[in-house]
Amino acid sequence: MPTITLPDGSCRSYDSPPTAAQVAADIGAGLAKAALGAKINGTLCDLSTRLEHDCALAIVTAKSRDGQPDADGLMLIRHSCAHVMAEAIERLFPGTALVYGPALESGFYYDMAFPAGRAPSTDDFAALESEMAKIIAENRPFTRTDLPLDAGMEKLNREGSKFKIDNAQRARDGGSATLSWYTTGTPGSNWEDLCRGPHVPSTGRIGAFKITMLASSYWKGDESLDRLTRVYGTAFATKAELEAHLAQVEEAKKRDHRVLGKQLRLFHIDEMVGQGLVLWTPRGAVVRQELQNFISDELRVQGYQQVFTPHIGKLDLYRTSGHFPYYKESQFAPIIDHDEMSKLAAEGCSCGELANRLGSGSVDGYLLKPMNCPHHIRIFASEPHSYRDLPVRLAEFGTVYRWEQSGEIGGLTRVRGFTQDDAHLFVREDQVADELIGCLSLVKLIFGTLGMNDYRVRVGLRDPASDKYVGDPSNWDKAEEACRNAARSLGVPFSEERGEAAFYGPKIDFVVRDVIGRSWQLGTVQVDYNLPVRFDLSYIGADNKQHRPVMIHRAPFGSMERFVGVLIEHFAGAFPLWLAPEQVRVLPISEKSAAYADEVLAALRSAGLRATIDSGNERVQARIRDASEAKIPYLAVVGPRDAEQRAVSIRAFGTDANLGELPLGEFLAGVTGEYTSRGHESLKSKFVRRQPS
RNA sequence: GCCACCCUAGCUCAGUGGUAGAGCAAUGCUUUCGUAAAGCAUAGGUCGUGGGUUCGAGUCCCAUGGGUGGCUCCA
Repeated sequence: MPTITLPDGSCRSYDSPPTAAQVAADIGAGLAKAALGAKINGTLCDLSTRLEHDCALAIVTAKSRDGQPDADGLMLIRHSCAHVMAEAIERLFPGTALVYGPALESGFYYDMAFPAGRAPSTDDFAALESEMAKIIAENRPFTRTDLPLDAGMEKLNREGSKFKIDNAQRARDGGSATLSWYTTGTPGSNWEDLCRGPHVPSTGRIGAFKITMLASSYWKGDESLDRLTRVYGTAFATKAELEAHLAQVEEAKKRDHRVLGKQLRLFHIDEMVGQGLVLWTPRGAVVRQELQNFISDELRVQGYQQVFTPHIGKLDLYRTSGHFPYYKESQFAPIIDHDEMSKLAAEGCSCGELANRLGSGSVDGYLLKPMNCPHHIRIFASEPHSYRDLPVRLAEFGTVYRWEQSGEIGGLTRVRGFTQDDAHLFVREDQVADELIGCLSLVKLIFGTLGMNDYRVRVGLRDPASDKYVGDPSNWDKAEEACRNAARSLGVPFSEERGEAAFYGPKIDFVVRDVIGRSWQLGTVQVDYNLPVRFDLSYIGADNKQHRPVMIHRAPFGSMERFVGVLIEHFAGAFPLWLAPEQVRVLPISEKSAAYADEVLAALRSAGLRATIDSGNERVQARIRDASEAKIPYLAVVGPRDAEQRAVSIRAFGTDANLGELPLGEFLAGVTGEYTSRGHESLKSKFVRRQPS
């Protein structure tokens, strides 16, 4: 006699265990028709699941109560659509081995192994989609069959797919008591797939779908295992929702920093210069310089000292730090001087031999620096330090070079040369906690000032099973605890992730998403007990003995390139006044106002503002349009009327109309205030308040 | 590095083996204008690069560079 509790708190009792579908039907015919699945005690299940015991039940439909697509409903639809796609592919591409096909946040994929040379291409999408449409039109039920582990494994061994056998083994290792198959239709006669489920009741419940792309993947994400083909798609309950989603994806592409970067002429990446090497054009350089000024002001307040170091260093420096051996594959190849090169050539040294000798240290060279820390460490070590001097905080906008894989490079977010707003703090152990909090406050200040609230915090810890990490485990424990405590002090949720630490220490990362949903690490703070050991750093303590300092590595922006890339998307290219490459554009109504317009321009420039004039031959309307497309914060339109009153007519970006006239002096003061306060004071808001409407 | 797709004028794109096109931008002229595109004209391309097939290649094939989306990697 199970009692079923519904989300509204009401209960229903049954004499014999009903299925979730029966309960839905008892609640109402409409719900029964709309039902896609069930949530039983919070677990997503098939609608056909029999409710043997008392439980909390929620019927899952395609729409939540707020009218938006329901996340669970979408999950069911997409996972089911992955099956339909797999069936269509197996039909059109015989010999395909299925591997794994989950639902995703915005769609689904299915990994498959195709016979050599028989993989589909994007040209096959239309045929596959029409095959899928047929399966959906047939509206065949998703039928679940459970087999005991032994019988299930036997069936899989008979069928012989190593991928499915592996999936089953993992299910077994995960504690599953049975193995389940889903047939689209009648078991024995229709297509089936080993699957944990759940699914929608029948294929007809998949409303609208689209195959979106092909990619390669590795079995279990391991590049030493089989190369698979991953087919991506997405599905929604209705065609309208699918179209809305696709439109939204198109819309997001318009604020992609690569698109806006070109449109607004913020940066350029040139084939002739090299992949992943960013050329900051004048307008983008302004944004970067303003950000650097902003953080530099704050560093002075916090007692940092600015240093400059070269772009290369001796290879041995990076052998000592560990960077060269640990990241050999992802660095630019070492630079070897002419004499050494001639000598090696005379000896007939092969490339392989050269690599060996560079590794062992019997040949030295120089390395484009992959990190700034070794240089800063040598500055710290260049003079003795008393415990009274600590913390020593050395800051540099340091440019580093990394040999990223070619397929990974793109835009400003993943590049081969980038500038970190880097600093290294050499601290006593008793100072670690306070200094960490100081570093985090910088990151918070940056995110707060720029209005970037949509980030997550990740504490990256070492993976005890990996041999990638250097140093004493007890120091690691201390460092990890320090990071955890500092992260707690932030007052925002954070996740702890094993295996995300740097090789020399744990870290706290700030991660944001770009417009197409990819995550990027921006700010980072890392605790390091190991490099001070490797470089034998010390300071003289109060006891007149030598002590080992602890290092903190931190970069609140992370890399200027990546940060600006994300920032362009955050503002959709419409930078606030203090960052805007062009802050004010003066628009004379006609040549008759040219003299006064020049006067306004000169006044703006002497006030330290980035101002230009557009005295082109176009009508004002056209020039306003140009300026709007350039996303310039303020337009100062001047005509004879303004000249007479020594005023300007203001138009602000984001407002559709002329805000009215303002005396020139007042405008200058307002814009300057907004600039120097980095947006704390806003001329626009003052101005808008003055307007009666 | 792997898989798929893409590369045509400064930009966005059309061009399905038969004489390289459009819009915007640029330049010149006319217009001197009060808040999101005035009019006319001109110029601009060995179709990423190198091979090949063909009577003929922007179009088909091969190689190579670059880009985009995934995978892997990311100090």
